[in-house]
Amino acid sequence: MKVRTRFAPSPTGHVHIGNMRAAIYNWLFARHHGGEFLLRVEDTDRERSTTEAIQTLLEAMAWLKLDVDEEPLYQSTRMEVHLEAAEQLLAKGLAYKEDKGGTGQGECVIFRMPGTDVSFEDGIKGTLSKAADNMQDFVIVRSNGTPVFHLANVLDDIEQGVTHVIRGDDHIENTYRHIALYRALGADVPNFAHLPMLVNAQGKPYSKRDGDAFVGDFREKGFLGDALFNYLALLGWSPGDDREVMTREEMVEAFTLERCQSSAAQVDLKKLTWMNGEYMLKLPDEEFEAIAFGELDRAGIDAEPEYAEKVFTLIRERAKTVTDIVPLAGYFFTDEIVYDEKAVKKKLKKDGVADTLHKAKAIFETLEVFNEASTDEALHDFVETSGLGFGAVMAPVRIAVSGVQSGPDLFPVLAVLGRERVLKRIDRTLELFFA
RNA sequence: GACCCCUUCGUCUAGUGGCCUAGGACUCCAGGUUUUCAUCCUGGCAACACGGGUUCGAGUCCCGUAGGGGUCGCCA
Repeated sequence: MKVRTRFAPSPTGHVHIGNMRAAIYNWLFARHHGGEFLLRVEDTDRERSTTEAIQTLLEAMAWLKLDVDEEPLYQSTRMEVHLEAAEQLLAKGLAYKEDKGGTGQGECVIFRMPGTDVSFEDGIKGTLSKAADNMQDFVIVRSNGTPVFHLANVLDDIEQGVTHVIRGDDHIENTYRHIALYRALGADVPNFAHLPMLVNAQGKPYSKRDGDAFVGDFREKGFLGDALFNYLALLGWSPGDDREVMTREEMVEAFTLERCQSSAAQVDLKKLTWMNGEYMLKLPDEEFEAIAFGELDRAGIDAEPEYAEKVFTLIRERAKTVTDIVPLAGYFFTDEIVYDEKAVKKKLKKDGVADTLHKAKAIFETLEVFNEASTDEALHDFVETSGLGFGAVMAPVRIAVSGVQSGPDLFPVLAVLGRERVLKRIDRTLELFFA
């Protein structure tokens, strides 16, 4: 039988990375087995389900390249089927009506647990079981006539032909009930696998206060979808060897439930950042450029394409995240550079620096051609004849043209900026700090 | 509280009874390379929760204890 897995989120606001990891594992599992990956939108909670939320969900999935094999099933379209099934359970005596707790809310439909122990083979945790005495009947249709999650979820999984239910282990208790429901409904019980939870940097479950746990936030922070996918895939699973940065194909090939961890995993932003840096480095030039232009645009920087591309090649290996780009490249695009206070204090406001800058300017002015090689040679000559150290020459020049004391190699920076900008910036520096 | 689940370096993990004086990665530290920073290279710190068994031999199997988490809704 062909493997079919699904991601069944309720579109109530943002998509949490814990949920998204479950989606990734479902996707990986389906692809590994040459099966199908489906989406079901559990949008029965009308209050909280909005079209914007559904849109956000779809965007997040597209960003992570989680392609689905069939049109999404919207649970809200299935209410009649759910209710019909409840009627049948009622007719067979497998469910009953009652004003639960005598609250006066009216009668709801309650599913009768079979009174036998339930156990199943969990794909990750092994044999799981629960004694009949510890399980109680539960509501499947509210007194207002709407179906409850348990009923709808099981019926829709049957409808979509889901063979493997891979979800968070906060669903374990539900699974015992769901299995009883499948049986009562006369349906095959699918395979279940329960993933451990993801916890925050404090080792605690993510709460509403952890504003950084939504998929969209990671995108905002400059992480690449492929990097987040890879990182999340490795949070709770490993290929069994030392590979960490892996292609989709490698992950699909290596993914098995047996290799999934059964204990909670903690999200480590530092490692995600490292991994993202690896992905940034592997980006084809055109892709990096497209991203970088987008960033400049967002920052309101109007960049001349040819010039900008040269800048990007200089800074790209230093950018660990997308959001690093503008801070790294910003000074190339304005002569009104912002000077780093510490750099100025430490390296610029020193005896002899004004003289050094004047001389450097004179050298740059007289250079026949102004490029990487010529500035390199000229400045090295200057260092030798002046008796100054490299640092005493390079640092002031760098700060004069960029405002900061670190960055790519100085000579390529000078070459890309070009003589005109370099001279103008040295003048401005002289005026601002040594006038 | 009841029931269920979980427990290897700070973090993610390898480990399926001998190959483990426990391996890799991130972080951190030191040194090297470098005009600076980043990269890169080399090295280092750092863990089997605890207690009992079983066994010639236990991180690996069993039991218990402790700690953490989940569930106990007419939410999903």
